[in-house]
Amino acid sequence: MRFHSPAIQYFHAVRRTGSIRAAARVLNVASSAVSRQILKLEQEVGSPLFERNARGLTLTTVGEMLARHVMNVLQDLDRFRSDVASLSGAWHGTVSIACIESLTESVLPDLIASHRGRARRVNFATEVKGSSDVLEALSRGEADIGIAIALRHPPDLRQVALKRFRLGALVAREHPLARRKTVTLAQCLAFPVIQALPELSIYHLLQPLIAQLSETPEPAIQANSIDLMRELAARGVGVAFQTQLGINRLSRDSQLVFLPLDNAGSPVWSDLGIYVRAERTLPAFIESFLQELVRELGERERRENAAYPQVA
Amino acid sequence: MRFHSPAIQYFHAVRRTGSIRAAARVLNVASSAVSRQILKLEQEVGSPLFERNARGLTLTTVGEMLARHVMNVLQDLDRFRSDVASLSGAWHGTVSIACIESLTESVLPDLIASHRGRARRVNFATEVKGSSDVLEALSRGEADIGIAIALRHPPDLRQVALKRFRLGALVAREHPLARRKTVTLAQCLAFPVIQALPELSIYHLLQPLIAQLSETPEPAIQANSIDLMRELAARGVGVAFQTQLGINRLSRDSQLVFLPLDNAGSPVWSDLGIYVRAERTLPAFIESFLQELVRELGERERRENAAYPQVA
DNA sequence: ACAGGTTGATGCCGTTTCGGCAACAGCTAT
DNA sequence: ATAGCTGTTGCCGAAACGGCATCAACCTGT
Repeated sequence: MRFHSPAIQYFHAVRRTGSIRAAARVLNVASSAVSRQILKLEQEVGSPLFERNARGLTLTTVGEMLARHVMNVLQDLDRFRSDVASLSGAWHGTVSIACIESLTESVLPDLIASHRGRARRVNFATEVKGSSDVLEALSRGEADIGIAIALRHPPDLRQVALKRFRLGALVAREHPLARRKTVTLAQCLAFPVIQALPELSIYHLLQPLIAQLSETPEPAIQANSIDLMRELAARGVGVAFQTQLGINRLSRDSQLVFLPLDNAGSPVWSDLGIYVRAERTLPAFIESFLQELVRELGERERRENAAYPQVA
Repeated sequence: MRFHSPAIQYFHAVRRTGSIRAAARVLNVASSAVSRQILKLEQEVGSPLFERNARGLTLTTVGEMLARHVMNVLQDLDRFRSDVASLSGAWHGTVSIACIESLTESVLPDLIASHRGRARRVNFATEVKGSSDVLEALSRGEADIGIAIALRHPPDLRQVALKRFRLGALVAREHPLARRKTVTLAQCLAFPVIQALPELSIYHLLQPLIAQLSETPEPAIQANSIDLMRELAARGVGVAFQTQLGINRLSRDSQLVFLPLDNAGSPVWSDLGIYVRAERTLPAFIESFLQELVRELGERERRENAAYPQVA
């Protein structure tokens, strides 16, 4: 089913690979064919689309505009194909998800397992990244759905939902803080803490608050893995910080205790955003999963914030 | 600048004209070429796109899906072209507007004149239709912006804004009702009324209210032109009904008086919606005008509803 | 019922476009 | 300097496209 001019597809491949010869290898055609199609495109647009560096090609401003158009075309073609297929009763395809680590413990595996129980021919491709990388992958068309900390997002992305979860401290059951209902940052800093590295969004959430305090935290352990931080906390090494997302199940049968964090009497929130490309209509089977994801995250938000009601 | 496969463009022309030969005439090619491209498309999709009637072609379900995709592609291509052009400082193009008659007296001419004062190379194509025809023209890609009575709109359209204007009675200055501040429907029906025909949205707004009344209105005059109704009312022929939109200026130096309508103590609203195709990103120069349109309508809504404050 | 006008589809053929091969110039890193 | 990469360009065969004439099927008006 090849509707569109080869120029479109070749351009797309060149943009992704950053090289004409590499694109030709991917496309199983001669590099000369790719080169000519690009030249033809540039002639028709009336402006160069790539800057020819010695080591490959980089998009020009006009090239980026065309890249946006081509991505819109190809993604909408995918949707059309999926629509036609589902007309024949074939509900299948691959949902590509880019998300931050917080989701991997419980939310995402639960949802995917449940969804595949009902729609066995829908496949999933997941990739865990930092928040900004999630948004970039989405912009580049390398993922269908992105879940990231809700900071400013580029205008080519659409925030489908915004859910806020309470940030808290994670300590071992035997930890002196474990008997409290809530903790303040200052109380935590009296003990060894497991600091998140700047790659993790937790760093950017806590850093401003720490800066407000007079005392500097005792440098204990730094890590860039939420999983590792959790396991360290369970072993009593120190106090870790993260959202409650996905701790529910773990804290029951493990050594971990989650303590909601209070700062100046009010909770510390971590805002989670669900994103898709703005200029795109999702295939039905992706849209369906997206709705479930939004619903489930909303459910968790409600449940977890009810478990730890806000202090007045 | 012809990026896309001829099949795409031919299909689009055939869909619009409803005939292969007519499409060929428009495209300045032989009908055989068009026929073959359509057949090729159908072979690649694996399903017929048109039903061959003796008098032309009609889209099948799959054909409509492809039509949606093709429209997305071509409209996005337009946007890309416009983006590239405005990069060279050339801010031009044509804004195609489909709207109902209420806007023609003041809102639309004012806005277009003002906009062209600032951007002289932006052209306009306006078409006045009934509400449902406005939405249809938009769905078919024959207009960029649609303004219609806000009823249920098809899912392929997006309601950019919703503004409500008060419905009222229009009478000549010498009319017995002219001295009142507001009127009820029952009071109006005591006089000869100028009834809107079902093609006008006013009919559908008033009919349910009239049905609630015990008395049936005295059949006086029926019309399907807002302009005509207004002129008739000015000549004292009867009571006309319409929104205040565009009466402001007229009522000053003419024989017309606008009386807000009250029904069971509450105003009667006419909801005006501004629509665009949902699966589309507008060219910058259209988006710019759209924002002005929304702002201006919001301004009028505020001003007019302030002039006739709601009765308690 | 019949003729005249439609409609879309097809076979034939010249033109255009596309793609593969090989060679080229330019650059980088070893 | 050599080796390896880049994108570009002639040359040529293959595939796709478009135009012309023709065909069968259908509607319409007489």
